[in-house]
Amino acid sequence: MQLTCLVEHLSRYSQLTESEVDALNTLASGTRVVRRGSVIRSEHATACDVFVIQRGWLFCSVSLEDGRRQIVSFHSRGDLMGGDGFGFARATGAITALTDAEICLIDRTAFGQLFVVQPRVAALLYTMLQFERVTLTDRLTSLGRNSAKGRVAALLLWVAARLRIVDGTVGDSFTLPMTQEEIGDATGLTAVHVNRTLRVLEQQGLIERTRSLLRLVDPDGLGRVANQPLRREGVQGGWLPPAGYGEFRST
Amino acid sequence: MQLTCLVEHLSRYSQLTESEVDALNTLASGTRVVRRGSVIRSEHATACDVFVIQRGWLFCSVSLEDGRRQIVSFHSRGDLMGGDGFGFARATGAITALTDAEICLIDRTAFGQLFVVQPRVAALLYTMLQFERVTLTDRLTSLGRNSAKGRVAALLLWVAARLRIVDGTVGDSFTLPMTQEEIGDATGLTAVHVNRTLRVLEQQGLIERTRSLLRLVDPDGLGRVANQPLRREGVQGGWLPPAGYGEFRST
DNA sequence: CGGGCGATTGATCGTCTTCAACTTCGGTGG
DNA sequence: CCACCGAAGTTGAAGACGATCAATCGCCCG
Repeated sequence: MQLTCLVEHLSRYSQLTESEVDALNTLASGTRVVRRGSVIRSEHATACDVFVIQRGWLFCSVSLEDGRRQIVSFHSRGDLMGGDGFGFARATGAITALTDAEICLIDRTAFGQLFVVQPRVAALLYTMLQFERVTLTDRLTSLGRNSAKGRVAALLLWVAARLRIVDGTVGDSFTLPMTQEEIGDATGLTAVHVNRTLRVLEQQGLIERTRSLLRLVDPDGLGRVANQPLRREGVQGGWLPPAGYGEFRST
Repeated sequence: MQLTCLVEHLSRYSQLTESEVDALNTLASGTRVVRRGSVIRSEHATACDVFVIQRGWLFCSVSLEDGRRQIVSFHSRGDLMGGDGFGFARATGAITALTDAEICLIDRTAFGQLFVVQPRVAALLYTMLQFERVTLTDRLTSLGRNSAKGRVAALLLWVAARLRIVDGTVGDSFTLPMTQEEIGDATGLTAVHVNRTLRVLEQQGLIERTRSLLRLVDPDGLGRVANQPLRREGVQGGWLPPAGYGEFRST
């Protein structure tokens, strides 16, 4: 079975050897298609497979007693999800399909074996998790210190950047995969206020909206409003162990 | 050289073999003592060692153009810091000493080799990073959906829990390691409002303050205000690779 | 054509910020 | 030993920003 979505993702950061690709492919244990809105893993599920997104968008959210929720992260092609299951008996949040999507399930034990067989890939996965952690710190900063305008602008820019990683041809116009309510749940605002904020951004000539299409008219200005640090991800030399160990060991 | 702080920390989650402990000890490349307020790594440093906290508290923060800042995380004994250096050429935030502290420096290359030599330890480190990620999502939820009261209560409870992990004898009374301004920077509030919020919590009989000592009078009530999910960390069986591989391989 | 979800708009209210002054505490030097 | 100093904590008043409640519109889909 193939696990092209993960192979493709890791390859962005370091060229993989043939044996590393083979090892990654052995992880796949099936695929699953999900419809927009369907809950892939409920918030207090007691066990769940790890999986990689093949196509579409998912989000991870936490619910409060009063019914409100916080969307903690959005994910798309190549993202590894469900990793909290390694360290918690219960899920730490719900995983829901933001759009129709397809996921590749991963065998948990095989994932553990990967650390033995392909230490360099394990180190890459560790680095990917660092990326995710930093994304969270940036969103935390946005929620803690930014106005509504800044928070929404940061989210729009983040989505654009994420779309471009998967598909290099994406320009400044694209369809936002989330509703205004979902933007609100992610930015800690109400749907009503997200609406007003988008309007303000539009009136200031920063964005344009036609139907469901969004255009970033002035990305730089938007960036100034978003107040987010620019980060350039890239595995740093001098820490990844050398490739090739996997050749000599069997699972 | 010894790296007891990290060994002790990992041992909380899984018994380490002798060879695993040895491998961890080879990571240490020196210690450093820092005074309260000193910046261990500036925000845009271009390279920095990884290190483990031996004693005291540190925090990680991001600054905005206008001079305000967001404290992204607090750390104490056993925490591995500087891991963003694996995936970013520039630091993703400043690391500052909250109290006088002592840190153990770790050799970067040796850390990478650890993935080869001790895959099970690498998997443990991966799990620790998952813990850290989940801590961030919980703080994100707190900032996004909680009132000032809830945010401050959550922080107080988190500090208490963290103190107890390191020192099991800590009860409901302890000295808060951070100032009200620092609490504000962490919760996305102003120092002024943190002050009023603490007063409210006190008037409602949830906490007591005498000098710099804080007492959690009603931890359950505080928990209800904090609105945070209870999480029980613990490495899940069935994913860690077996111990012992390190015996047969040299660095 | 009807139903429903998502988007939109207005009015009012509450929370938190801002600015400014003042106090308390711990430390340091005369 | 006391005077002074700076950092942290405390308090008040006014105002901004976003929440809340409620109503309406528009569009997609069955």
